[in-house]
Amino acid sequence: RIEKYLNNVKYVMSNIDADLDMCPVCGDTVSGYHYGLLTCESCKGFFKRTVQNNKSYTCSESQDCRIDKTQRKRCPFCRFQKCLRVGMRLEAVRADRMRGGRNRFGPMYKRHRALKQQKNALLQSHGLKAEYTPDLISPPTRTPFNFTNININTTPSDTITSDLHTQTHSGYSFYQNEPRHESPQYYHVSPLGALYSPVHAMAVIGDCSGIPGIPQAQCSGSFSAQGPALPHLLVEFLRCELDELQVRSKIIGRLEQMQGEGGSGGYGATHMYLMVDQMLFYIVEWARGSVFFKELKVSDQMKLLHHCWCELLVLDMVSRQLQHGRQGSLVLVTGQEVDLPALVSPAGPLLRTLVQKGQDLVESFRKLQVDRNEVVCFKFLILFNTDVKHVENQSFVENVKEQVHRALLEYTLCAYPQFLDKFDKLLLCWSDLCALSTLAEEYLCSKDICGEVPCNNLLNELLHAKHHSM
DNA sequence: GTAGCCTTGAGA
DNA sequence: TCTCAAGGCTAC
Repeated sequence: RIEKYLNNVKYVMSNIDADLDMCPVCGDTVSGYHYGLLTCESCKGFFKRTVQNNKSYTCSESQDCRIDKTQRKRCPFCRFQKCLRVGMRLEAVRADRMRGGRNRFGPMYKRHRALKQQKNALLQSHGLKAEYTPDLISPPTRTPFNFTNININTTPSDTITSDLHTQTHSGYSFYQNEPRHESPQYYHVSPLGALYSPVHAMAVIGDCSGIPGIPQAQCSGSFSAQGPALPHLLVEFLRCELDELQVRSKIIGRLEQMQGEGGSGGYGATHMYLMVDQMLFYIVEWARGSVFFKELKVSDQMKLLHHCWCELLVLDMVSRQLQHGRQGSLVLVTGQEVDLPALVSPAGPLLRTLVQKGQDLVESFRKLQVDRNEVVCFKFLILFNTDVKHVENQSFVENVKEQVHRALLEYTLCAYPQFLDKFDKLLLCWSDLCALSTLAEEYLCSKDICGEVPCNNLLNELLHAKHHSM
């Protein structure tokens, strides 16, 4: 009886939880999970009718009509586009119209519920209110959405998918790699099906991907323009950031000065090492002025910096490529762009690997839509590394690391509710970053041993400090 | 055509 | 047995 009572409570709570949500399409009350995400009853019905009957709509305006509860009937074209954009799944509409039962979204819904509860508990524990501003997610872009301008990397299973208006009853099983006869239910699939396939769409709530540089935070979820701001700690971290343009102009000035002094001519390897040295100078300056870090004893500060300078350097490079970089080129702190093939072709195997792995990491970051706030958290996670030995105030470092973890988790859950596992994936990226940093340090050490790294500078000192401590 | 309520049925 | 996300029905 107790178990039944608890189950009832759980059921009622989950309904209350759903009731508190608003449909990401029109803002009406959510009635449950429908076709991949929490929506209202009317959008569920609308989506079903559209897909089942191969409806084709046109928009009399400019294909960016506002869709809310009162106006959702006005433009079915824009309503359907919004359904797709927020993540409703064409594949979840059954081509065989079989009733009842379950589909493979079940575990996803379950996982989403659990994470939602976790998120709410986390927000409550931080005194934040989980609020939802549904129509802020629409439209994420003014670009008209159509079937032809989507560039998808097709997978083998996509090759038999088809256009919604021609072959929606292709009979292709949603259960990938299963022949039709093995599955009791068949699903509508179109090229969009691939776009919203489990591979691409962790989306169970609104999607603001596609707006470069603008996180979901500014579109929907718990952090709205008016709602609770970023986690307090993150705001503190952002305050510690150095002004990028100022740093750039100072570094350019310093390099020009050194060039004038005859220290380095042109833009060869020496120039690069001097630039790295300058980057390190500002990394140290950032750390020394940063919250928490400045509270540590200088000896502890040095130990932490000696351990992580290269990771911070790599993160700085990667985040710059993320922000300004283009395919096939490397953007330097000075704003100059270096052609990667030209850089790599005369290079040795170590530098080639380094460049390749760097590009891979940038790509991973890009795919994950890593934003500036997450990079800032990363910097503190790197700085407060609990693996560093002989730190006097170890408990302080551990405590800060834990706080940064929490802030990052809180931020990703609230700013990117459609990427519920973003935090985990960020941590995986972090380990890739550490591996890349090890490689970079190895490269710099080899160059230092060859005498290519200019002496008496910070880069030199940090390279030596690491060696001496080992 | 819309949307609220009903029925169904696989899976927990 | 219960749950809940599918499809169905029907008043509007």
